[in-house]
Amino acid sequence: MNRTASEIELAERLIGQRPTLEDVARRAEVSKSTVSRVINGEPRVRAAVAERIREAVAELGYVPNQAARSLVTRRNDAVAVVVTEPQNRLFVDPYFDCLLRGIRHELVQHGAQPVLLFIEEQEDYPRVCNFLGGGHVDGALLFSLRADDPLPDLVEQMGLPAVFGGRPGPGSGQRSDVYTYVDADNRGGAREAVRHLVSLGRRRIATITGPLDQASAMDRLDGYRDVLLDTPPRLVAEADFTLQGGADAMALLLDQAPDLDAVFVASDLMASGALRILRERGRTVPGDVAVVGFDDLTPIAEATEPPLTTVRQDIEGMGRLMARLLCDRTSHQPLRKDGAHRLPSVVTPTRLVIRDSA
Amino acid sequence: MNRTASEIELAERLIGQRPTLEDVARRAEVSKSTVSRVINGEPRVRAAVAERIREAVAELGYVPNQAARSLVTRRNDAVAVVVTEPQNRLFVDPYFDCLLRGIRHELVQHGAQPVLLFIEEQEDYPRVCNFLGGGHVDGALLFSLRADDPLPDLVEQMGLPAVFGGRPGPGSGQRSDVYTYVDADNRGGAREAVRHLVSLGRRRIATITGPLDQASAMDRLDGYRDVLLDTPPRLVAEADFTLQGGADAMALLLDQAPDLDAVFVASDLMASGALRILRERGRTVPGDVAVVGFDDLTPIAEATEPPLTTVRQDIEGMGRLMARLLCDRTSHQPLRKDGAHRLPSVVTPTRLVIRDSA
DNA sequence: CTGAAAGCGCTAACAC
DNA sequence: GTGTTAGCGCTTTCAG
Repeated sequence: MNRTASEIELAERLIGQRPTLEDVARRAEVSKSTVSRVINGEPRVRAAVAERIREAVAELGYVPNQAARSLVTRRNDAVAVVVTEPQNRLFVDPYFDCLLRGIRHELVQHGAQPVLLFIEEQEDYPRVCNFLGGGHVDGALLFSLRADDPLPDLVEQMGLPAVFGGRPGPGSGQRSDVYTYVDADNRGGAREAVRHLVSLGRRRIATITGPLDQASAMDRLDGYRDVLLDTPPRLVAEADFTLQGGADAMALLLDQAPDLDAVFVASDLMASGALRILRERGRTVPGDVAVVGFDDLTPIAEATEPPLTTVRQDIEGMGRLMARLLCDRTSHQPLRKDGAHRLPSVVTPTRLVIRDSA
Repeated sequence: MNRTASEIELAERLIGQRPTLEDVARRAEVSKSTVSRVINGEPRVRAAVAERIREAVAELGYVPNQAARSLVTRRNDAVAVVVTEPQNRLFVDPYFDCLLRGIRHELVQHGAQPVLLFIEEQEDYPRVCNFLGGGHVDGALLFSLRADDPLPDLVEQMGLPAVFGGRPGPGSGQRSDVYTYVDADNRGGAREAVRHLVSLGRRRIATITGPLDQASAMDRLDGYRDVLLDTPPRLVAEADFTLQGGADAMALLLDQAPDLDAVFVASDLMASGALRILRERGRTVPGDVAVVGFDDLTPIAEATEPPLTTVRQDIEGMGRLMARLLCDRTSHQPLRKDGAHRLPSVVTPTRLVIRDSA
């Protein structure tokens, strides 16, 4: 005996459960397999039947249970984007906006849902790892890793396919070959920036770095030092990639080395902070002090006064690339712990964009 | 015959699969049930056995498969935070930073992993809905909904517990009682702001609104109108809650009504844009034009020149409250479609904070 | 205290 | 084309 639509719906209401494949099958008077086929877009189902099933799905408001599905398919068309960063930096830095735009664009093209996870404190690691390892996602994109971050190892150990944004690990680059990452040519870009300053006849070239436990920050400093051997420590100030940090560092540099005539700043956001201080202290740019940034985040670099000469890296493109690498890695085969499917890392070029600040 | 550790690990390497409960059980020479008990922290397991199991877990690098678990428990200790917003707004507005801080804080306290999802285009809805309905999360927190947003209905229809940030639906407030939401007293706050302006003796009070298809924007405009009946249209400019939008709207207002002597701006971010234009046009604040904002985002409101008089809403607290409401709703019972477990909505008070701009 | 067995909702051979 | 069957990895009665 077939139950009528209203009877079924009534029953559901009472039980308070979401409809399952079986409910849909019963309602459309077919088997679960056939429903499954329709849901997954397999072609060989009679049109009339398919239609009946689609109706049933709509009427019941059926949504497939991904947990059950992924239990058998080992896929769930979602990838995690993990950012290890105090949130307040994330939400104020257009860098991430750009990066995420690229990632999102590519991921949805592959039919994957991006899910964003934050790690802010030490206690977050176990929870996030459980999520990552729990089979919610097919892979992970990871960012802003500090030298001592446990995440790369944890993720690799779980066998979860991952691509890193920026070379993980300490600046010196050991271990790097173990992971797949996408990074800009930070060192080369920094060299170009500093050489430009030198070619302008600047002699006392200072630098504001990012947090030196991050590879990108270290690499940019290395590039600076490649050109300027034996830089006195008072020309180097470490900051934190924030606007305020850049401002503070600039103030410090001005105190330590009042005679500086140029500064290479490791990010545009910090550079805009530095410009503010220079202005406050009555130094003209580029007259008294030439300034070069890093990133070429157009909304910042073009809006500063004067517009910023900076090292361009294609952030959005890097995001897209990361996503593509990950999708390549996940869609191929069941992953193997031995890393046989590891993809090569990519270092993307940078380019000096000359505006008015240097 | 028991396989040795290295044999097992070797096998895993070859098969390339993550270890399961069964693997752990075999290694610890107990049954799956017992392992499960230890994993879930049930007390009645002999200490020695528990210890052996924990060792096996560690050695194998076992992480429970959440998909399998949630299939039976109907829980997965994760909740979605869904933001319907062009990303570039999100990542530049400290409002979300604040909100998410509150949410995060409360959620992790309840042992739930927050996962962030963005909706930027129409095409994102089906994918996000599948994720939400797919059993990845126990509930959802939803934001920035436009009047015609299909999400509230979709989510409600899936029977997924949800709490909304800001009253969903059109400004007039129909349907509102169907959903659980947390909102500030936008209308009351706006009234207070405008009354303050009036009490200062201002006569031509303009307003810059948010997108009027959002309830919060509409409510603030309603509050403005409550005090200033029959405002001429040229004193009202609609913007989009961005800094640039606020600036543009201010310019427009100055063109339309050069004699204005005050402006109530529906967000601090927009207010800071408006202040920039006023300065550029040579109007003093509060001398020529008094300005009141909305939000009291301290980093903005205190940094403007002059510091901003504004309507304070406890954004972080609202985030916390939303999370708490959701957790209350999910942790109680298996949810029922008929809404028997719906929790009441909450409207939190606002308060005028007087600084220098009015 | 511990184990055996029955599914959770779905897909994937394999029959028909 | 469509149905049947056997699990995916886990929790959870229910025995012992």
